[in-house]
Amino acid sequence: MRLIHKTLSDVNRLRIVRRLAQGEASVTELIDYVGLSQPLVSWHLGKLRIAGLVETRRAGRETVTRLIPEAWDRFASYERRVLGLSGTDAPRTAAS
Amino acid sequence: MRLIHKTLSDVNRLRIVRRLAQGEASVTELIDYVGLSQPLVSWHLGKLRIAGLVETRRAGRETVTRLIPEAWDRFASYERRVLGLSGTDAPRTAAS
DNA sequence: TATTGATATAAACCATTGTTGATGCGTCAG
DNA sequence: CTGACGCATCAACAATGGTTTATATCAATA
Repeated sequence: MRLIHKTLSDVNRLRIVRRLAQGEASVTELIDYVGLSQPLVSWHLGKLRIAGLVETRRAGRETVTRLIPEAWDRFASYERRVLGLSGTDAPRTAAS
Repeated sequence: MRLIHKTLSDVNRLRIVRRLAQGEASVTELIDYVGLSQPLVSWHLGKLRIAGLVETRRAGRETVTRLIPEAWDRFASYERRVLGLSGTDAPRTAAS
């Protein structure tokens, strides 16, 4: 899980994710959206891929990327479980 | 929010948080738990404090740290909202 | 097949950040 | 007041990670 936090700790990667959150996109589209160089976007996508947060599909000459719902779900429930992130309940502040 | 991810992107800090998730603790207790040097634990706690994830109370000679529930709640709902993290629902994979 | 468009990979560089060791400061016991 | 305990801060160093530039790959098209 630390890998996920680590991956999401970069501004540009977060912007890419926010874009992907509203639908899959090609690398070129992401470049236009975030205004970064092509190699840089490609590099960030690599990081997101390694973290298992996105997956890639080949469509003609372009590579389309999209978020992997299950991964985000697992991440969310991990945080609720281990870190005690609420959602609705909140144990945490234990007695001495 | 990126600051929070950034703060949680370190292994040792995550271990500290997991310990705090089951109840507040003094710096010494945390040192024993994570097995790091005193200055290092102190430094990591500083980071967590700056991120607004924990707060500190003085008890005699020692400093007791605990998680701030509200901060974690805000963090959780941000992720659900902006990143589309489920919890139950899952939009994301939008139509073209 | 040669060419162009779309993306990935590699090397070199620079900026951040984690780690350590030394030191300073507040608090309690003698 | 003095010494010991608990913790924070600072300077120096090491490691990690993001950025750029150049180059390679792969698919479509002429």
